[in-house]
Parts: sequence; C-alpha cells; structure tokens
Amino acid sequence: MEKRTLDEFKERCKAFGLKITPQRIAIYQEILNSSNHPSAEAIYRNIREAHPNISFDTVNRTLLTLAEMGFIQVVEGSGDVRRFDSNAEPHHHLRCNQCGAIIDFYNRKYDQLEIPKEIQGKFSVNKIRVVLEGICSSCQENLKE
Amino acid sequence: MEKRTLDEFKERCKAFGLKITPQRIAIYQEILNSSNHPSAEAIYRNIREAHPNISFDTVNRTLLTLAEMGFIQVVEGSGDVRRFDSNAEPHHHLRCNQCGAIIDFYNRKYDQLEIPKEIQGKFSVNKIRVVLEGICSSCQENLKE
DNA sequence: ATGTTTGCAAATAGTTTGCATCCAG
DNA sequence: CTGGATGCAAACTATTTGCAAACAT
Repeated sequence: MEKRTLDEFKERCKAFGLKITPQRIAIYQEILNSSNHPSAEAIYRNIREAHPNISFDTVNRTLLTLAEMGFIQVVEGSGDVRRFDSNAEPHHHLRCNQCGAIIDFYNRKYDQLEIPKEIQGKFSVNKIRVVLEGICSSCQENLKE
Repeated sequence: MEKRTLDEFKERCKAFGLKITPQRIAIYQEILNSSNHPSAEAIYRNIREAHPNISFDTVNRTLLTLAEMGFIQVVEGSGDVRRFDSNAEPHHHLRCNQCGAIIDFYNRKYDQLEIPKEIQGKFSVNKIRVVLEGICSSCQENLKE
C-alpha cells in the first residue's frame, strides 16, 4: 500500500516537472478526502469553502493533470460522448488506453464469477462485466515506430 | 443466442407500445451492423447515406429508447459528466443502475483473474477491473415503498 | 528572470427540451 | 382520428482553448 503524504505528492510533482502551487495542494487534499467519485464541479464546490478564490478551470485542469500523473483515476468512460453497444448479450470489454477503442470479447469464466460474500445481500447484482485495460495491437505497432 | 430479426424487433416494439416507423427500422438495422461501439453521431452519419432526411435527434432519441428496451446497451458511464476516483489502487466497482452511485470494493480473486489465451499476445493488459451492475441497498429500500 | 500556472472569458461539443407538424395504428 | 414520433431550433450543460497577469523556482 503506497502511502499518500503531502511530501510524497510534492516529490511526484517534481518528478513530473510540475510546480507546487497552493491550488495544487488544496486540490490534492480535497481529492484524497473524497471517498465517493466526485465530479470536478463537486470538488470545486468543496474547495471553495476554504479557498474562495480558486477557479473552476484550475480545479478541472489539475484533476486532469493528477490523472495523467497516475495519482488519481478517471472513472471509465465518463466525460466522453455517449457510445452504444449493439450487443445486448453478456460480454466483456477490452479498452485501449491509447486510442480509446472498446473491443468486445466473450468468456464463460468471467460470466460466472462468484460474487463476494460481503456484497451479497447488500447489493443485488444483475450484470457482471470485466474490463481489461491496456494497449491494443495496432497501437502497440504504432508505439514501436 | 437470441435471434435478431426484423420481425422480432417489431414484436418488441409492440410489447413496449412503440410505433413502427421507417426511422426506427433504419436505426435498428444500422445499429445491428455496427460491430464497434458507435456514438449517436456516427450512427447518424451512416444512416444519412440511405435516409438523407432523418434528423440527428431522432437517431439519438431512438438509440436511447432502444437502450431502455434492452435492445442495445449504453457503454458504461459514457455521456455522464466526468468523475474522478481518488483511489489509485487496483479496485473494482459496484454500479447502481438506479441512482448511478459507484461503490469501490476490493477483491483479491478479481485482481488475479486469468487473461484469456485468445487475448494474450494481441492485447497487452495492464489493468483488470470488474464492474458489478445492479441495485444498491438504499435504492432497494426506495423501490419497496 | 523565465517558464509554468492561474483565472477569466469565449468557444466548442454534446445532450436535452419544446413545440408544431406528421404519420402509424 | 388520435396519440405518439419526427424534425427543427433553441436552451443547457460540460469541457476545452486562448491569453494576459501572477507566481514558483
């Protein structure tokens, strides 16, 4: 379990050539406190209480930067245009982080994954989907060049 | 494997109280041909070739309707506002189809799922994520009322 | 000093809504 | 006929871009 300290954050910023600004620190602290999956707007609202002068753009841009650094993640697919899947059968997805392609695949084992006990009863599951993220073959080709 | 015929589509429309219009049929045929995961815009462009008078709104609205019918799916999360996940550790998601909540959970077994042989080599996987879709406990409560 | 970051404003993109007209049932 | 569906336009919402001023290094 990697530890998440302010110092570690500063180190990482340096490693990425990013300056340490009060705004970045405020955003860093806010996002670590949020246990749900907030939008930029929600984070902005919270931060404003302590930092009334911060702008929404800074929050939004910084979150995107933090995601690039790998400090946080963007919840899959959100923010993109809506895409439809003509395949109504149960199936799983390969997702290319480079080009954004989504490739369907089928797998019996994945369809039949066991639902963890902690979840049974609390949450009623009606679909299991496995998403494998990575780099598709054509992007791998392109990266070689 | 359920079969996808025009007749079956018409049946389903009737079952949902939806009228059978030339536009619906065109959209139905187009979406079945698309093996990738198109946006409404992309489907609209394709349909226009054969049906130059169709409007984008009709395409978009019909796709949403087809998704409600369960005829097609919407790719997870897409079209929503962007949401961030402060948790950079590998973890999995519970997704409530009612209220849209995303709940993190951890599971060792899921982290270590075997990558299907067909995929190894073709696609380089660097993250495995399991998404369990269903209804969260608080929405289950609300539905009882 | 200087190059990045910020805050503001404007532009863009995507989605949704309202409504008059049209058409399937 | 009649209610749902369509097409157009306008309204919204979210996201991105450009740029001058401010700031970290």
